[in-house]
Amino acid sequence: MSDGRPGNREIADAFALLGDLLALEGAQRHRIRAYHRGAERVRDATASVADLAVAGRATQLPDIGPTLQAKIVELVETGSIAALEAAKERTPPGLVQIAALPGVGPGRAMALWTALGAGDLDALRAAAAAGRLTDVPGIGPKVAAGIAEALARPGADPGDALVGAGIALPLARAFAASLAAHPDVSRVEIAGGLRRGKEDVHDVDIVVATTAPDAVLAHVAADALVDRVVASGASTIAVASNRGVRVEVSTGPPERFGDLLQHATGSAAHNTRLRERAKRMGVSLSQHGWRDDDGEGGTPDEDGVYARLGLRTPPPELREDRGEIEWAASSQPFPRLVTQADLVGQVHVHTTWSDGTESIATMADAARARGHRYLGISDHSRALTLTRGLTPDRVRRQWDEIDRLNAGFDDGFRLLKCTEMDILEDGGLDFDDDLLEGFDLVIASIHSGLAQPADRITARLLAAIASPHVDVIGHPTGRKRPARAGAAIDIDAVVEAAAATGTLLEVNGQPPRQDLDSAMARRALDGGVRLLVSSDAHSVEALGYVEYGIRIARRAGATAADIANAAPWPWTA
DNA sequence: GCCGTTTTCGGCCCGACTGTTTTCAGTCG
Repeated sequence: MSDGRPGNREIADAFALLGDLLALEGAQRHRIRAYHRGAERVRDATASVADLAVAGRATQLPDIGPTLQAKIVELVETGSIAALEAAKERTPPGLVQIAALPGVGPGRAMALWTALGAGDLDALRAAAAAGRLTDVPGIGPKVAAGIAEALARPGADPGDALVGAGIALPLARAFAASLAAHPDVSRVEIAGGLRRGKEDVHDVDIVVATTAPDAVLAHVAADALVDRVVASGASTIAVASNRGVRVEVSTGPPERFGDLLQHATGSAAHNTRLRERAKRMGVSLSQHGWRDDDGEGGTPDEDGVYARLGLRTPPPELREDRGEIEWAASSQPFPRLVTQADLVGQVHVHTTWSDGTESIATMADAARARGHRYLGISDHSRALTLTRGLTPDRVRRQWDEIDRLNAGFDDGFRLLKCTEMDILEDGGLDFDDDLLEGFDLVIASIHSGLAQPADRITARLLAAIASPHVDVIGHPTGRKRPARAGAAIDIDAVVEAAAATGTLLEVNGQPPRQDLDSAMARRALDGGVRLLVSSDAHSVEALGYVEYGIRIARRAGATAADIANAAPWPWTA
């Protein structure tokens, strides 16, 4: 990160806002999209786009042309973008929040402004309380009620609630199982963001192959998991589940299931690129199949959709319009992303020695039953008294128990002496070097002082990485949702240091953590850092949380070679 | 505003659904 220049997020936010304001003004929609695409491209970039722009090289990024580059340079040199400031003068920026309300949008937001003078959420709230919303042309009682409801909800992002994969995925599987049991259903797949491995999603998308959509949709509406029907049509239904999560089920004929699955998997940006490419080839593409001058058709399997366009099928986790379509068109095959089956063992689990619920022997049996060849026992260290963290004395007694148990395994399975050692508030380590020497593997994690400023947290991580005894940084940002957002650590500095020392960064699969997330994990891999995929299990069942870690690793583009515990023990550096 | 199997201009993905209309605009994904 360079000296005081605007960061990628600041640039992206500016372009996104300018796009939103232009949309309110009714500007040409392709111009609006150009700003929004540019914003996303900058947001995704790993290098400083401000630096690139000053060097005249930002236009090498897709979607960044001379105009956007000039505006980035202007932001660097003057601290603002004149076109954005002018747009803010013409159109109240508060309208952007109004346009983001569910069922509103740029058109209705502008109508509310011109008819009622409601330029921000507070003004809109007053107008709603006065019953004036239906005075606006194009707004009837239903839309007015929807707006009033959204305004009454507490929280800053009405209608934009995210749900973690730890909740959404089991729910999706329950719906999918119920659908699979229906006699008129021949295939069911979970699609959408969940299929793409996202750690948080807005809703659950499920696609179904059937020749009797009416019966299937009625079955969904009557499901015990359903609270109410939100929307329904001839081929799709959207329901609110009793967990509060929106679930959307789309149906299509079996012979065109591939088209439906591809469409519903997305992402929206990926699909748009794909259809633009198709159109250049003279093919119109939709969830129903393809159409060209000679006729129309469809494909039962997703591969057929891509093959028709001369493309390899990208792994769903990579379908985010980050260059995967160009990759799919090249001679270079996609990597084989890591799977759960690649994991040879786990090294971050807890037992009754600290705050786990099972003995070492029970966890070992469960790990062997999962096919693991090793299990690292990593109970907490002494500073974490709340979890009965181990003193050096208890550590040595735990080692004795591990030695005894290891002597009893006749199949080559091995328990490893590990620790999840606290990084103290001053950046010091909770155990002395001579004790650390005796562990097979040391995970260093932050559990206290999480309210410190991000640069202090980052400094503590860097201090731990610098220790020759620390092998892994555990759950690097410390997030544990919904209670705690992660620290805004300087991930670039952490990655650089970890790469220099060969320290691993953990992808903690425990659903409230999912830490690192996929964006940071991608940066780690780009920076030459390998990852540890963990369950952080405190019980037998929780060993399965590695699944969520694997999802994140895949979304980051990781192969088995990038994952430390996809290799047998002992690991080679 | 960006970009190229349409290559420096003329295009720019596609459809479902809802509510407000009275044939369609707006929103959403």
